[in-house]
Amino acid sequence: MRYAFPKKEKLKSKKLIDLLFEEGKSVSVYPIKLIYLRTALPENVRIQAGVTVSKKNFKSAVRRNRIKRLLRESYRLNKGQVFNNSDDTFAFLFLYLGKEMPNFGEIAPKMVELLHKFLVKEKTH
RNA sequence: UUAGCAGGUCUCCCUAUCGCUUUGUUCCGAAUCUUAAUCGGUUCAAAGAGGAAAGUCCGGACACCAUAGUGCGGCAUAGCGGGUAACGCCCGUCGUUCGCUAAUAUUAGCGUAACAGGACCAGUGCAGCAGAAAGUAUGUACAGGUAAGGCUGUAGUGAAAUCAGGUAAACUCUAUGCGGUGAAACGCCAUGUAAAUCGGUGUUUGAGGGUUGCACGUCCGAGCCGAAGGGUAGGCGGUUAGAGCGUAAUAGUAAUGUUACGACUAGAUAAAUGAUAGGGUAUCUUGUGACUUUUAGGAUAACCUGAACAGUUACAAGGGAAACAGAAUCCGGCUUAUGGCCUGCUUUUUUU
RNA sequence: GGCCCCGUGGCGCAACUGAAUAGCGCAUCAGAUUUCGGCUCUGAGGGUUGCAGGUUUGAAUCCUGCCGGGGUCA
Repeated sequence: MRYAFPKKEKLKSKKLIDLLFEEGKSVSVYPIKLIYLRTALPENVRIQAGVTVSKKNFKSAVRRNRIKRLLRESYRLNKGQVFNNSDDTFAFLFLYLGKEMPNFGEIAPKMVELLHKFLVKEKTH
């Protein structure tokens, strides 16, 4: 399994994002929340993922960028979990709910836990 | 040693692994009669945030709007001279205020100092309290003076009391400048529905729009407005080499100009430039030793012992880039935020 | 990316054509009334007018620069 996270796997369609907020389900492991939806995607990939950080909690653009990079990085390194255990196509959106600056050591284990929780929830359905 | 001001300068480096974007390139596939081009994947290589990228406060470039016209309105600037593409920016200079110093009783010199610094003999307005009186003046006391009289001076209130009064960051006037809208400008391509329904209004007696704060003028002109409902919300160009940067010479008090040479691929778009691990440097903290300086005691040619603050240096241990901050069409300024280092000046404290 | 508006006691608002004690309602506190509480009545406290400069004799008000909040445009 490769750890690449190219442009095609990024969630960009405004339409899909609106749909996610309307119809998506969610799991969360504080401080990360995952909103997801089983749906068709415009590109020929299994999952499109996006990240978002509230401007209200972090006014500095530098900090918002930093958190988004950490979220992307941790997803990139751990997405193999999902690809190996599921064949459906999904749209993902990760939200950062915390109000404190995290570091990679805090984010990465939470991401692993979150993706595991997601898989368990989907299999029971 | 503390704090500040001004000027200059920098905004870590190396290795490994895993990634992102752009450009070039290798190979493979799709499509096509073939090639080129195109699309998808892939190999390798190169490049990839700032001094403020920020605030959006000024000024431009550039683009579009009818060849941007006229009148009214509106906005901005304000000694003089220069610089500049331009500016509300910068430089020089004069003046005013303030502070300091020196002599002197009003000047001179200096400054990390401040200045929106045209006009109140064009007109209009405004001035609480105090005060007799606040802009059409003139009361009291004292003194002077007249033929007579607030005719003159002083006192008193106040920021200001008849003075060509004060006030324009009051209206206003003068001079100068400004057409409007901003990359969500603008051009091209693609995708999709409903050329449907209901109501109102209009077709040369002109609805509506271009058009901007208003009016006029002018151009287009058969649709337009509302209700409920349906669809799309993608791509490409604009888009990165420039009124730019460095060095030297030269003109100028300076801002800045001129000439020569040289170097320079950031272009993202739910938004790239990152993550992890290890090491190093600048540098910081602590400890030990040596030297310098000062000082106490003893000896008295240079020496010995102890103490203190500061500095220099060597070694060891530990910490180690960490401040403000993320390009979004591009430039010139201003303002604000902020960590080092260097230079100059002012300042605080301590020791001698 | 552009444009516009607003900051006054704890909360909601006045005073914005400069004038000296910055006002009103609710809330808070104290007293009266009541067996107690509420209602009612009386009184009190609470403001560097977002911050920093400037103009002026005098600034919440005028001007400039910051800070914070909100809205709007495809």
